Amino acid sequence: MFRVALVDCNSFYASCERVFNPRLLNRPVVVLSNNDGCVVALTKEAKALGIVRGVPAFQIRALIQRHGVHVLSSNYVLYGDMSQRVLDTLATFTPNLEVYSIDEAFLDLADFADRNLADYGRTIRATVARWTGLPVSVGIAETKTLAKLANHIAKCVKDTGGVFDLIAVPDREALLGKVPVQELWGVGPNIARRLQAAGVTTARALRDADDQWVRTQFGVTGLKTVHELRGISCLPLEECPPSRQSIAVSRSFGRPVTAPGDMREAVATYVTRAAEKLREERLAAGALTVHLTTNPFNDSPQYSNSATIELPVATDASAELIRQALDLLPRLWRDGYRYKKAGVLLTALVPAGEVQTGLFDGEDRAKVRRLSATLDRLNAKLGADTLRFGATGQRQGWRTKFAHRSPAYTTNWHDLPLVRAS
DNA sequence: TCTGGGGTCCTAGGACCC
DNA sequence: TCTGGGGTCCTAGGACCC
Repeated sequence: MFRVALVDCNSFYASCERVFNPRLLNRPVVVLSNNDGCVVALTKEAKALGIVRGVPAFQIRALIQRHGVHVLSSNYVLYGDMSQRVLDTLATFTPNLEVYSIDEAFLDLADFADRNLADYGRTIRATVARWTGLPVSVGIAETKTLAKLANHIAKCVKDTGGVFDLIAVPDREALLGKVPVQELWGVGPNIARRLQAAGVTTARALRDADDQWVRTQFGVTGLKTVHELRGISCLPLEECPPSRQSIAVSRSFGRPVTAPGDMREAVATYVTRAAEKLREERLAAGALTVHLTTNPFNDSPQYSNSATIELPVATDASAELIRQALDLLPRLWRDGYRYKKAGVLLTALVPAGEVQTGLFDGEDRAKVRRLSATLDRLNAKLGADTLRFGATGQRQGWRTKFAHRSPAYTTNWHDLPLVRAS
């Protein structure tokens, strides 16, 4: 019998900040997206003020002032490191787990079915809190969709203590009848609207919906959700993530870009980062797409475009990818626009060791490989971007802004928090 | 003034083939 | 008057997730 726990960190980014800055405890805290644009994480104290995830920062400026809300820029290095600590902790509880996102994982508890699973969940929660300082919620059920739902209840209902075992609930009918359909995993705003219009407003109503109707209205994805609600597992635990299909790097600019030179710097910078990701995962890219766009929220003239090049031989070399990307740019660039964002997308990914070589390939691949290895080694040792390509520019006035970024508490010796005895 | 980024899966429709 | 049927592949767009 399938038994699965979803362990999910509460307000993950904000909680990471709290671990190293106790002044944030019991206070409203928001963490902003790149460029300090939108709220992407917030504590329950911030939610109580009416702030919601996704709202632009400038729209809540007065609220922030009035209530002394603590505002932080995203610190992905910190969150990535804390995420790994949580996963290392969870791995001590079961060998079979699926890392679902930066702040959550599904744990296979099939082999623990003879235990009290809620007790086990409480042990997991207490251990993560002690070893990492982070609060988590645990939801337990027969399928992933139901575990998500159980987790939602663990988070929202106070007397659960952060752990909820749906299997042990005596009256599941009543419970599912109280869960709004839009809270379910796999039901987004669009599907929720259509379900409500059809009179399906609760998890229970969706579970009991007609299969044929669901299939024609919401496809196989919708039908899987319905079956999962009935306790029939359709979404297996993915312990070995399938190899990925694409690598993307895109950023909004700190200020509008109007000069081609700035755009070239930005695109070269994003390609560099994408190429680093490629090499970290020992992949090579067979195609590269560049896109750029103006600001859709402005009423200024709008323009966006993208172009793709298929590479003759798949590569992971920064220099070659930068050259290819910059060659695409003149096709995309139009004078007279205020560009807001650009990005690169690497696709047709293959393992770096299985690249199909080209008969007429002019590159000295062995030499390029040595260059990449040296580059990566130096930057790993001396800090990111210590050595970089001239095409990425010197002043980088377009760079994304992070005005409120916390220190790299766990990944930089100079930022190590100090505890003083007073 | 100021509105994120990175993914996946599914489906419909067109191109193309025999 | 009257113009097949079935299959694959690719792509764009929509939906979802965090």
